[in-house]
This record gives sequence, structure tokens and C-alpha cells, in this order.
Amino acid sequence: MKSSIGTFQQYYFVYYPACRFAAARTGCALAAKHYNTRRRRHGAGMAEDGEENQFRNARLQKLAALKALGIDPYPYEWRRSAEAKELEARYAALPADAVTEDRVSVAGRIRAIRNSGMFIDLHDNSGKIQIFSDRKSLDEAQQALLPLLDLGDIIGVDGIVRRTRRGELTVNAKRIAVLAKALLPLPEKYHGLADLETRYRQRYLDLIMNEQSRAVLRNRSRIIATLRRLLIERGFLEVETPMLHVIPGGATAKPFVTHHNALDMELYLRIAPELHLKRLLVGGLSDKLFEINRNFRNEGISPRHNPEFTSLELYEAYVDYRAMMALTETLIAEIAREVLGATRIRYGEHEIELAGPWPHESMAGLVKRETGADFLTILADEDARAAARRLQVEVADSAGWGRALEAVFAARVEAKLIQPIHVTGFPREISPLAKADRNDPRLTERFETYINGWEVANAFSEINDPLDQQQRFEAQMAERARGDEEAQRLDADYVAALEYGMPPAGGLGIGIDRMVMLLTDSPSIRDVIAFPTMRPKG
RNA sequence: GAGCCCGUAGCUCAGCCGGUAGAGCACUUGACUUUUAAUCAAGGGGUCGCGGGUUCGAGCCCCGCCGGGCUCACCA
Repeated sequence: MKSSIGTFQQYYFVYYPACRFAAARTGCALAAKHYNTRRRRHGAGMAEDGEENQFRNARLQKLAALKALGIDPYPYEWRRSAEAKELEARYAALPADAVTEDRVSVAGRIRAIRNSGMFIDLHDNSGKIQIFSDRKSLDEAQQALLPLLDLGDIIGVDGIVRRTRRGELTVNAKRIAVLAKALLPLPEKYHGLADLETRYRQRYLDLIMNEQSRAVLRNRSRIIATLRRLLIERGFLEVETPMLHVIPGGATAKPFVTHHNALDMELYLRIAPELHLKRLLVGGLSDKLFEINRNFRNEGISPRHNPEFTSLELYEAYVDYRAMMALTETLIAEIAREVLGATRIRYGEHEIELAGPWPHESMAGLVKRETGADFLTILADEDARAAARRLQVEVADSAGWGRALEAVFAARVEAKLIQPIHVTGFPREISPLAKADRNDPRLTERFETYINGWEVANAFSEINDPLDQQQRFEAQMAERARGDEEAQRLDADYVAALEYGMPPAGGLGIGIDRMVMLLTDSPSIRDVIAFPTMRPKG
């Protein structure tokens, strides 16, 4: 997210309660066993292998039998002429029991074998195609190969298209080639792979077994591709800025620290790209630019937080934050339309309408409506803290007016913002990179977009007054000195860049993982990240 | 970091009041030439997450540890 400068709300989510994947039942024992077996295999001699894994042993014997037949079980290529879905479309009108003279070549993974190999369900990227092996039409070598096939093997099949009496589109095999012999068995075909831990640790198995997992990650790719296209169409230039930072800036978060040997210095994995992107704006590389890339934050892991996550940040010169509002609405609604075919989506129990325009309301206004407390009429920090505490919201004694307001908002309002809304009027205290509100110096021209109770976007009119920015940094440094480790650090070179003149600009950050969760109805961020961060097995 | 829950065959899951390990699929062998989670018959397969303890006896009770899930806390 445009790195939610200095706010806390993201961490005060009311967590979405329903877990739609296999309840909360888990079990790592079998995966552990699998790993242990592998580890032992490395340590121990081959003699032990056969007794350890009956499945693998049986397949190793078949592998040897294939080689004895002169068959390479791991050849270099297979020329395909069609995919399953393509054939389904091409032969949609082919009646049951009809045979064509069309020769096709397909390839994929064996997911089912019936009648001792007579029928094989072959799955490729696009779908399923049935393979029929008639003894009479296969030569001796091919007949010898049939019993050596296992579930999970990747094979190529060359044959004639027909539709069976039962109506299943089928390739009558003339030639079958093993393209990759599988040595380990797949999870059970009917119930599939349900164990969450195994699904995350061995994502390849999850992807083989669960159509839903494939759909989510494919949609993630389409969402990002669409986002990129929409931005480029609007004249934005895609750039890359460093992952390794000397000063971790642009957000308020704990960084990962690493060490560069040749330079003999500490470096930080970036917590946000913001300050570098605005340096490019100063340089005039483009008046519109963006980056879609990873951020790293050394913080807790939860269904909504992964230590590395993907964000979009974009900057547009000569506009203010209102332009960012319109852009946010357009991008998210367009992506939904393009990828899902609709702007009305379902997430868990909620129906959410993404078509704009979305309402915008101030943080203080929402708090007032929800709790009756009118923070805009409160002037002293002390009174603001007292007001928060009267509402049973905990605030630190060091919290000022802005933090108190934000704490009440996070505790009492956030979770209720299910339909898209831009929350404006963010306190200056928690927004050290946002320009002051034109009318109220306590506030900034900043908004965060909430959907489903989550902060999905964060944007503001960027500070381009170097003296103002310097003072904001100094205020942060003062908080840091008072013990707030999260306060932002002074980046003198960034201020220097501003001293050369940055055009007025609007900036926007969107958390890609959360947007994908929303658009794919995924209950956990781990479902939208192919390889989520996991503690290694003991 | 804390609370709650979970970990049994390759996978999905049973396992009662503590009495010595089960099913389906998968695997092996056989039957079967138009199946669709194919079917039928027989067989093999277990470090019950790991380590202690209680007990005549522990998958089950107790303690510790490992891993996972959820929630809370911390962290923008």
C-alpha cells in the first residue's frame, strides 16, 4: 500500500471469521514423514529405500522395466497438436459413438486409469481428455508399456478423435509415449489434498490436485496483467526501484536487515518504494510512473499479512489526491469487470459492489457517526485521549490528537466498511509524507480506500515542499527518540531531491495481495501467494 | 508473544470408559474390451508428530517440545 504512512489501522482488522478451506483441521505429520523419508534416503543407502516407500519402489521397478523396453521415460520433447479444451470445442457437434479420421497429438498428466489401462483421463493445462487404448490397435511394444503407466505420469498420446457411446470425447491411442515417469503417488483423487500445511509447503501438489488453487493463482496473474495494461494505456511508465535500501523509508514498519560483504555495510530490504519513485518524479523520468513489486516487513504473520507482499505504487504529476480516488475506482472496477466479468462480487458472506463512484467520508465524520464523539471539536491531545478511552479504546499516553482519532476509527469503524469507501481527513500526525489539508492544518489530503473492512488503497497529495518535508521527518525523528521504533527515519537525500523541485503530485498505493483475495474470495493471504512464508519443518 | 484447536497408512478420515490399529481411495496380484470416483476378488502397507511420565496396559490421561490453523497482542 502506499505504505500507510504512520497509521495503525491495518492491524486492527476484525478478522474475517469463516475459513472455507477444510475447516481448521490440519496435519503435518504425513508431510513430515515424507520429508523424513527423503532425508533418510540421502543419509542411508539405497538398500533401505525399497522398504521405506512401497509406492516409490514399485514405480522405480516400472521405470527400470520401461528402460528395459528401450523407452526413455524422460524424453526431450513431445509435439502437441491440440489441448483438451480446444478439442472439446472443435468436436462439440460430434455425436456419440461417432469416429473421425482426425489424428491429434495431446499431452498431460494421467489422473485416472480405468479398465486396466483401457481408459485414461489425461489432464492438461486446459482440461481433461479421455484416452482409449484398444489392444488391437496397439503394437506389442505399446501394449507392454500400458501396464507400466501410473497415476501422475506425464504422457503424450497420438491418436484418432472419436466420441464414445457414453458421449465422452476420446482419443483412440495409436501411440503413447512416457514423457515423465512419476515416482511418488498423488494424493487421493476424490477428496484431494485438504491439509493446509501440505498445500502451502508443497504448492505443486496443491496445484495438481485443486482446481480452485489453480484458478486463484491464474486469476492473480490476470489481475496483475490487467492492472499493468490499464496503467500503461493511461500513459504510466513502469519502473523498478531498489529492493536493497540504505535507509528503509516510505512507510512505518520494521525492516529485514541484511549485510553486503563487499561494501561491508548493513542494508535493509525495502518496506516501500515510495521515496525512490518520487525521486524519479523529481528527475522528470515521467510525469506518470508506477511500480508493481515486493515489499518486505519484519512483522507478524496472519491470514492477512505475509512478510513479503506485493504492492502497486503510482505517482502522477500535477494532480492531487482527488485524481487518485477516481483512478482507484476505475482500476479496481475495471479489473473486476475484465477478470471476473462483473463488478458485483462475493467475499465470504458479503456481496460487494465495486462499480464506482464510491462514497468518501472523513475519518472524524465516520467516528462521530459511529460513536457520537466529535473529534473535530476536541482540541487538546489530552482531551482526545480521554475521549478515546471513554469509548473503551486503548491509547498510549504519548498519543496525540491524531493517533487517538485513528485508534478510535480502527477499533470502532474499520470493520464495518464493507462496501467500497474512501476515508479522507487523515491526521497529520500519522501522515508524514502527505500534504496538509487545505482547510484544516490538523489533517492531510490523504485517503484510504476500505473494502470488506480492509485497507485496500492509500493515497495522498504528496508533499513537495522540502522545508515542510524536513519538518515532518524531524517530528518523526522526535517520536523515534521517544522510543517509537516505527517512526520514520530522516532521508536527507530525499529532502535534497525535493529541494530541486518536485511537481505537485498525487500518489497511490494498492495492496495487490489483498485485492486478489477480495476478487478471488480467498480467506487467507496464503491462498493468493504461491509460496507463502512458512517456518521450516523441525 | 498469549489463548483455543489440530497432528493416526501415500491421501481423505474413523478409532467409544485406557485393553494392544481400522475404512475408503491409492498400491500389489488376478478377473474384466466401452469405462466415467469403473467394477469384482485376494494381498501388502503404521515411529498413532517427537520426547518423557502415570498405569499391569497409552493413539486415548499428564508434562515438555516440534509443526500447522484460528483468535488476540505486537507491528504502518
